[in-house]
Amino acid sequence: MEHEGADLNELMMVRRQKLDELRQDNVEPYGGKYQRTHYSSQIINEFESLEGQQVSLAGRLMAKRGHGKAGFANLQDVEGNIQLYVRQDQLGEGRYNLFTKADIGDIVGVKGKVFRTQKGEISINITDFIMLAKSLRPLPEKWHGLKDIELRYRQRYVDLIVNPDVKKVFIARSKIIRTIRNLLDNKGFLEVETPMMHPIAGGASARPFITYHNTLDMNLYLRIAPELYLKRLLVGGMEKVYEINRNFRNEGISTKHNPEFTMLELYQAYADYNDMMEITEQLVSQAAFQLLGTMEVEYQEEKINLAPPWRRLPMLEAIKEYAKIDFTLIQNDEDARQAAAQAGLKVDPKASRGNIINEVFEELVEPHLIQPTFITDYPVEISPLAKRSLEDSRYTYRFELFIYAREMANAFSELNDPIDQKERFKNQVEKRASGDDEAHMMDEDYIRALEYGMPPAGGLGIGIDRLVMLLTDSPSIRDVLLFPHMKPRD
RNA sequence: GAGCCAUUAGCUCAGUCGGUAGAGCACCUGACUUUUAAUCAGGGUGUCGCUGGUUCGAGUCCAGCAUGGCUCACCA
Repeated sequence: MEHEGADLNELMMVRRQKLDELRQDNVEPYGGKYQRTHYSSQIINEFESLEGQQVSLAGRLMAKRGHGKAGFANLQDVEGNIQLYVRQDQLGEGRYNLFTKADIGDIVGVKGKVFRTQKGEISINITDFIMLAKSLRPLPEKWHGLKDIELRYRQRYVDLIVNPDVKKVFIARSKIIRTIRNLLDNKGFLEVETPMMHPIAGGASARPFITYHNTLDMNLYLRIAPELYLKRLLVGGMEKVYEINRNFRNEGISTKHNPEFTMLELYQAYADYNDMMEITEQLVSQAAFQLLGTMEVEYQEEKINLAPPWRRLPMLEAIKEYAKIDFTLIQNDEDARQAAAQAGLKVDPKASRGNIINEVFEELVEPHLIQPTFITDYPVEISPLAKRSLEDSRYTYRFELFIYAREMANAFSELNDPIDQKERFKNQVEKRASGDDEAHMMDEDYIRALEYGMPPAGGLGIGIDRLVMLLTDSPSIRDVLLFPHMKPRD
């Protein structure tokens, strides 16, 4: 068989030669179904009862130590790693030869007896050895592994082979999401799926990705949030719904932002934002407890106590506490701008009091919110889908949860007044017209749905990736995404 | 989008003052029947990210570009 040599280094050429030799010897290097009886961890955990028994395993060869007419190797399967002991006088010359020619990285099937070596290591004394997939590329070094961060993300398959801790993060991710699903299912929530391609990008303030449908001859937006669809389901009589799925936002990439990320959104009819705080506390603290067996977690050297209840702090009180500005004494836009400027912030001369309050909060308060804190009562200007406070119509029944100074959840009592909602959309459309491409678009059908009557409801969104970061002590969102977005190379 | 830093063998990394490109692992040949970063003897892998410039001479100095990391901006 011919192999293109131009872009192959010596190591890859050697492996292709071995591949040819296998075929010449009538050994198929890419096998089929393999019947295994045990996993590596099972043999180690149940050694007492398995000692002396015949077992069959499959996995990747990760190390080889030859000793002439015998040798050792390590086999890695999904559960872990186990040592193989191989002897020519047991395997026969042919199969022993197959073993000595096998490379680190090859996927093999083995049969043999469970035993313990003189040095005490539980091992398999091999009586049969077959090739299941010849590996044509050398793996990274056994001692240092794959460290190059770029390569780890671009070639996650290699990262997963050689860095066992990586897999643990994704097992944790799965467990966290499973805990959330179980909790919500047990509370009677229905998991639903709503469109990922939207004719109108709604439900959040964000720049969308635009795509094109050929036969409909129209632009579509990848969704920035499922919110408006889920609330249409409340109108339709689904009283408790949730969706865990991807959102897409055409914005910057950072250690906390990936263009596609996973959100939990849930809506509960006849509830309000106080109920959402309780659910948030349950979901996050239980996710931690089920994963780690404790609600006290350590994130980047910071001890964080997730045991409920968490502090609830109205935004104005938070600003008074951390920024020493009392916005209850500041009633107009001009005074608000002055106060912010005095505090050293750059101020948009057109910013309203509500925008300024949010600005001051983000700049001067957020960095202090390390322990879980619900910040409540957001200004209506920045909350176009939230119900107005009955006590003061300039604010809304909304909260955001902060942990480690990061926004982890956003929730509110849902605005179900179609006339107010239409006004809010109109204000957003004006902002759009004056250049704010993150302002919401008008969604007439959503207004129509509200006009039929939407029950009062609480709604909640939790950023799953950020929750997984917190609970796995991962510094970057890329560490909790199997395939984080990367620019193509060349 | 901006600033700083990085890019050398398959992997992990050295490379001094600008003067013939280095190590360990992996790999190849040989020895070795309980090793485990196996050991011992021998072998040497390369578009020094890319493109230009300065220079007798550039991995090294300069400029631009690419990719990545961190910080900031935007955001969740």
